[in-house]
Amino acid sequence: MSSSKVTIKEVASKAGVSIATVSRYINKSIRLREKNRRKIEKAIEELNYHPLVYARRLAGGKLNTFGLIIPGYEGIFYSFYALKIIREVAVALDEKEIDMHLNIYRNKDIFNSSLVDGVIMADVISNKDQLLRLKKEKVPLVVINRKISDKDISFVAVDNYKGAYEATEFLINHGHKNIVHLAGDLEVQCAKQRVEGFNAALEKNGIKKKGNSICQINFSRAKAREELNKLFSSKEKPTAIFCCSDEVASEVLNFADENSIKVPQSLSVIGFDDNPNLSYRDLMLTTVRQPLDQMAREAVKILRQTIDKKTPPQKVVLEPKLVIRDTVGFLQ
Amino acid sequence: MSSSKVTIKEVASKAGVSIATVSRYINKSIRLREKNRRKIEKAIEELNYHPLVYARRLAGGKLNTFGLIIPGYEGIFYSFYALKIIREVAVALDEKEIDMHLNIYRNKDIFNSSLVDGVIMADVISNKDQLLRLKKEKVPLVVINRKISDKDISFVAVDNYKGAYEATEFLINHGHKNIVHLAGDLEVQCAKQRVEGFNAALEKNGIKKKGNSICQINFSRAKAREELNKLFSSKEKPTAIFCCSDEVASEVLNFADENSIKVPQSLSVIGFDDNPNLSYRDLMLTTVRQPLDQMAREAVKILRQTIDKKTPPQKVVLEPKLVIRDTVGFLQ
DNA sequence: ATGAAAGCGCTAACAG
DNA sequence: CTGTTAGCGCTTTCAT
Repeated sequence: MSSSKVTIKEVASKAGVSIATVSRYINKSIRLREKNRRKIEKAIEELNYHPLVYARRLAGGKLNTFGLIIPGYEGIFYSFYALKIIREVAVALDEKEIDMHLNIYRNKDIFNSSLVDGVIMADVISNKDQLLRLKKEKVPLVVINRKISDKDISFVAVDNYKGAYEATEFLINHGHKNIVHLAGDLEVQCAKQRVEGFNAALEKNGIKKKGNSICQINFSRAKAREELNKLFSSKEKPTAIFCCSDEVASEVLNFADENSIKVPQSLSVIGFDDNPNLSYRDLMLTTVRQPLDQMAREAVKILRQTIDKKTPPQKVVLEPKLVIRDTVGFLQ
Repeated sequence: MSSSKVTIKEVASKAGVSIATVSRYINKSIRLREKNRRKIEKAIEELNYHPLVYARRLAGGKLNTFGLIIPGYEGIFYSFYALKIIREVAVALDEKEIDMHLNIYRNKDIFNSSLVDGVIMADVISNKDQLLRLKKEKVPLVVINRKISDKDISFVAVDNYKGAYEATEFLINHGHKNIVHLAGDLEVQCAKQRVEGFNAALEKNGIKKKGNSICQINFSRAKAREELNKLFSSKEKPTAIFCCSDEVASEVLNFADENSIKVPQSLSVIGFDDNPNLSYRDLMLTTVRQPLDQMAREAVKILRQTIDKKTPPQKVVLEPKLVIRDTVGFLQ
């Protein structure tokens, strides 16, 4: 930090007013004589003054910084989903001119909440202990993409169940009966809910599940590949696959390509995420889009309210959207 | 922030010592009676005390937080390179248990340096004004991936010139003479240096450049596609393409695929980045890897030194590495 | 080895 | 509308 930091005192003295008046100016108080306002502006300009955020905070002001906590599992930075969350939160905060303190939570719960006004916590994998600690410390808190039963905690989540249900039903409506779901890690709430939505759609439409219709592959390309090899060397090959992510769906497309399985003529595929990095192939993926941008914006909004007006906890569930493109066809 | 925050005062009173003693304990002072140490530990434990970082900072301590400033151009969060930087800095900071304050610099230079002990600034596109401002404020500073002539400013960069030179020479050694470079935004230093390296390799090997051998496509897939269409509808089609990024190289591979141009038999391709997201295709991309992990670690190290011991500015240039895989062949 | 006390820079009553 | 003043929680002399 600079030793030559300009303080409010110097500004006040240069402008010929008290430090309180300068403080009021900084905090956009309306009650200021125009003449003083100009003098202060000039002094700030000339001295190149920037308030020390932490001093401000100590005196009861805000840091104007929100924490974003993301569980730091292996490969998080290659995960479209996690990056998308970071991105959308960054954008949403930027709109409100709030800074972001990014905490990649690994083994130790080191996060010191005193560096932020509040916390947005993404549930990529669950880290309940930290959540409870923050709650206990009364840190304003919003959980993203996970439904929390604790009635004191706000969350903004996406209806994964519904997304999966609709995707599966879409496949069923195309005549598919032999449908496989390549599922994510069931420890992760969203993955679990997608499995439930998948099951519900089958059941509702009177389709009997077979033993291997749900393959848990933990969002991993490699595991997906393994399962595909098994599935397509069996007698009853699936005619449709609903994937837990676009990443996995893209692996299915690769597999199909290599094995001369025509998509969508012989195999229908639906992904989850709507990952644009994967949609440049000649075949555009039919997928379920999560409104992560909206989710981030909503979370920021709720967190601001929580900090300012002490609003009661809010529970928001957003709708996913099935994006219909090229990879689903009628069963032939 | 919690109103019910436990303070050092309460800890002191509970432990039956003065706040100064507690402070000494927290700051790992050695001079402490074992008995007091235990009492303090117990009090901290029972009260679940966490020091307020900002109060500490105000009194002369550290925030234990580094800022990472990334220019927030459109699409930054879809850029492998930018994300990789964020990732590697996050990892490097995590190793030292330092928090990260992520600032995506957009239009306004809002970043308040008082929230951090020092700043790592990534030059994705250049934002010199901010750099100068931070320098003026005497904020400890390290620039990443950009060479800075200002002798007061530390940087850790990659030798882009050399990376490009070696890649180009590798193509030349495979008999190619009609080589095109799909170049990034020349405002960006690394892109410019790659062009220079490309030129130098051609010149050194006595290959005359043609009018269209450098196509500026600003790291964009779409523009790459445009140029490819032009290039391959002309008389003298290139036999090798050196790309400013793997992303662009992947577009070249797509283009080749769609136009039945065999890689590497009829067309050789080299990328830049070594982006694993793009290497799952059946064809593994030959590319130039930048040691971004090492760069981040080095930057963190230098920044810590700068903050602690006021080391003089350091200038570090790291070596890129040509990763030879499937997409370069001998000219037939 | 420990305590008392003086700030760090700022905000928020309070008084005018 | 503005100035005075009392802290915010912590670190760091300076005594003891």
